[in-house]
Amino acid sequence: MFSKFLSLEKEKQDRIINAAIKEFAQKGYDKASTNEIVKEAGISKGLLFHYFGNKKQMYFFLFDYCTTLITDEYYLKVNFKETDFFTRIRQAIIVKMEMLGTHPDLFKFIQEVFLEDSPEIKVEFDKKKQEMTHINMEKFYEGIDYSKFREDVDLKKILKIITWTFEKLSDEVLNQAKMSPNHEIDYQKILDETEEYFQVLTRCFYK
Amino acid sequence: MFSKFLSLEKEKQDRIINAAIKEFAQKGYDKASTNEIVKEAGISKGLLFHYFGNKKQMYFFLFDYCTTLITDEYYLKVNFKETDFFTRIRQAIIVKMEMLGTHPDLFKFIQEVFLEDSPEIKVEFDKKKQEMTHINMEKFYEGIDYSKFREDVDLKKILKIITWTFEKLSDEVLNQAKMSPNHEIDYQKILDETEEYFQVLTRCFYK
DNA sequence: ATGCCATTGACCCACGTGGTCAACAGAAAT
DNA sequence: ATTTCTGTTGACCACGTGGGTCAATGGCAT
Repeated sequence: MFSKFLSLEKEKQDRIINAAIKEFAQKGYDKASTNEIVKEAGISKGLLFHYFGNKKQMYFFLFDYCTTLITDEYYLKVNFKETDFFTRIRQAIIVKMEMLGTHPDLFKFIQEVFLEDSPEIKVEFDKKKQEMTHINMEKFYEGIDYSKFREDVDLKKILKIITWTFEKLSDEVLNQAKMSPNHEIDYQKILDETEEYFQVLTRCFYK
Repeated sequence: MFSKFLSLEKEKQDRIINAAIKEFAQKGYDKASTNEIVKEAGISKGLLFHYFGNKKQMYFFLFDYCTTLITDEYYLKVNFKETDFFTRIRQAIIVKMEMLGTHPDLFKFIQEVFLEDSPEIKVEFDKKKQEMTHINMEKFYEGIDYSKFREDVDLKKILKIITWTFEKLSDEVLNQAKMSPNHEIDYQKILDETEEYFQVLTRCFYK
């Protein structure tokens, strides 16, 4: 399907992929412009359609590319023998932050995919998205030792509260970064804050 | 400024306002179409511009309209003598849910305003948004009795965790509703779940 | 010199946009 | 009965942009 594109030199592939991801991440499917993508990638319009056929197929390709990239990296760096829930979360946050540094637009892109509701692509993606979250959830919780948690409250709710807390925390930091003039993310600050919330949550939710 | 519009019969005002809110809520500022708004409102294009001058002014008007509506209702229904943090939150959730029933598109609209980053309106709204959140935060925390919380962990973090939990909870329920075929929101379920999380959080965070 | 394939970018057509304005309806005033 | 005035209409405009095409080019291998 994308053999023509895949047999390109890697540097050019990356240029195109990055340009496309950036554009889709910033504007969403409908408003993303192929003209902008080719301009940013430094190739001609015809070439882009020569490789991907049309806009929709390009979008599909990018989604696959990003998800495999992320999951591969995640599986590589996370130690699944670790049974402590908090340590598991800490690892996930670290991986996420590293990738936020190396592939800044990548997360914004998949986040955008999950918010996307353009009729063009909604139907075909809804299944994909659900499967993906399901698989990730299963993997994430695999082998966790739940015996450390206090038993006088519903465990599932505790797990949700913890997950939500760290999601919101990273949202908040990301938002602060977006507001700041240089758009720089203070990774050390995130790490520090994460540790502080760790302490609160372990003290309150562990036995 | 909008005197012409304001002296209309209320029913017509509402038709126009609702149509406009719906359109902006669904598509965001840029993609929202004045053509769609007039079609939905059952008026002519010229009339809309006769009332509001242009698209941007209409957007401003709607934002003011919505925020005053929400805050008025909130101040009316919330008892500020109540000093318990959880009860305060419960009241806020209830008000929000009631309004979600009576003005379904309203929240989506302001949420959209806060996400909006169209250059056309970004600059002028950033101040407004910040002020608004600041004021609301202050009002919300006014007079709360913090002595009930455990003292071995950082209070501010606890408050954030609690707030985040309920935000994420309502996000989740809203998302489930969007996925379901009839798009109906199960208010009783939200209330029930809210109460369950209440129990967990009070048990873990109160003395 | 020939064939081949990657690559170009001017071009196409369709669409939708915010905004305008001459025309109109009909009630009130003359 | 005629004029005035106000609220209202919707065809119309100028414009930008979009995805997608294709004849033409360039350069490499034969």
